[in-house]
Amino acid sequence: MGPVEVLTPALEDYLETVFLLVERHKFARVRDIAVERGVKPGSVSPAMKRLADLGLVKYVQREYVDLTETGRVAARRVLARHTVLFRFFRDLLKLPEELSESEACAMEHSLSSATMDRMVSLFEFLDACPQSPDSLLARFHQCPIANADCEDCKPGCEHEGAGVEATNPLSELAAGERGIVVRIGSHGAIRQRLLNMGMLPGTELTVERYAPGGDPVWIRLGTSQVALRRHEADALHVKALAPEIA
Amino acid sequence: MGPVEVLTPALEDYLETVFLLVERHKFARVRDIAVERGVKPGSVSPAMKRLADLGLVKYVQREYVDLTETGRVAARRVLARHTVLFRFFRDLLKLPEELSESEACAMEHSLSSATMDRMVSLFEFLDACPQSPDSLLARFHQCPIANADCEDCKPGCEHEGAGVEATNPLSELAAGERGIVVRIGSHGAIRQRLLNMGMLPGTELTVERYAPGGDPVWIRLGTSQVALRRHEADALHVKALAPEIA
DNA sequence: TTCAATTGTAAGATGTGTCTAACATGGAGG
DNA sequence: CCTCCATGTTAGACACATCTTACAATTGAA
Ligand SMILES: [Mn+2]
Ligand SMILES: [Mn+2]
Ligand SMILES: [Mn+2]
Ligand SMILES: [Mn+2]
Repeated sequence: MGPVEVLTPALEDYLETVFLLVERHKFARVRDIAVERGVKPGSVSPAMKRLADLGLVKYVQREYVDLTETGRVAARRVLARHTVLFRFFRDLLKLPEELSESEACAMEHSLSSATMDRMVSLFEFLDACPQSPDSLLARFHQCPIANADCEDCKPGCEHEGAGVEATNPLSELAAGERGIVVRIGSHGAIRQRLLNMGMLPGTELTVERYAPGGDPVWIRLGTSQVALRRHEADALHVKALAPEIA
Repeated sequence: MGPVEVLTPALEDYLETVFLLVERHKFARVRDIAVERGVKPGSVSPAMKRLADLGLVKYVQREYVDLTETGRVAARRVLARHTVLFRFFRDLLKLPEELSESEACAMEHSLSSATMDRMVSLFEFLDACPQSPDSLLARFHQCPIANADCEDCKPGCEHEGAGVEATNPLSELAAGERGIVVRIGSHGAIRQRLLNMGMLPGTELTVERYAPGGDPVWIRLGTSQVALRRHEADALHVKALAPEIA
């Protein structure tokens, strides 16, 4: 097909950069755009030419770049998406500023209107809901289950003994038994590894067999099999399920 | 630089597809991969060749494609990211299944380990926290503030009169006054438009001036200016701020 | 066994986004 | 007036991801 599409991610980023530069100074120069985007000036010229062809910027070669009205609208949309994601990462998930920035800027290009809408609704709800008065997020941010540092005693969260009722470490399941992942009681590398293998809360698994001594234990996830070390299997909190009715 | 990089998004998607096909049948064929990815077979061959060069798949031309052990690990990682995002969109934000799928598959490629980790923590917290026993999400999903349908009466949420104390529609601000966006009391197209202009909760703005009759009202956001129609300005709930100390 | 349909590969083209290196332009200083 | 330097532009190269179209291999019916 022809170029029926919207802007490419790269062009959206250029547009965003131009918008911010025009806000800061009164115009944007090729040099500054290049610096801002971490790219060589030779890459910027043709990009500006394409944006100009699309009617989004006014590009006077060798002089300056400015946004058209259409361009300003498009840029604001990109920036709004960027901002929603950034706040979600930084303020809700409490990720570092830098990471939040870069990840927002990578994802903004595929964020649909509907999704942005719902994310904003979530913010509005968390702000407004009187039944979790300013505390829900605080509780999340202090919850020992959800935070690596301070393994035990954060005030304001009493999970221990509450949701943990039916939960065992995976290694308490016998060979052949099934379970559903409830949470990963571990942080850092072990957690990473478990998550990357697909051990997400809600995932169903079957214990295939234990090696003698119980150290490697083989787990079936769907049709494929993975091997867990003992300390990984201990970190994995599961709820036992009735045996499979195959 | 050389190819120090990780997999490109397209290759990750191919890998994911191969993984799923191998799970379903016992192997993957070029044809099926092409169908699954919505791409022509002629595009698949070279991609498989590249994955084979990277040691991620075993590719016997004209016969079948299978994953190597390294490939399986990489594929599971992609899939785990996909799944976390998918559940966030579908189960937490309550977006339609289809949208959740496609958006997850677009974003998975730039989801960092740290971010996935924190998203899973959020799930774990919401599941486990005894102080919001299974009800926080339910409250979000029923909250009239956060939902278009049923504008008024959802039981279990009493926002009216609670967080709304210091909030006015934007159109009650006089020219020159400043405010901070608290929420957008509107749904559908109007909301979309306001969000796309950058009117997110927390955004600071200044009322520049009203047209005679008050219909278009000009708002300053940072250094740039936008015009709002009356019904848009009415939908925008703001908290008045002290006048700017410029 | 023979041959048509199915499946896959090769080669060439297009578009995007980047780089580098060579070249152009326009002051500011001499 | 001339020359240098900062800034920009061009052109050529490369990598990726896709498409088409032409050709090859396999398979399963007739
Ligand atoms: Mn971006
Ligand atoms: Mn951005
Ligand atoms: Mn994907
Ligand atoms: Mn995916």
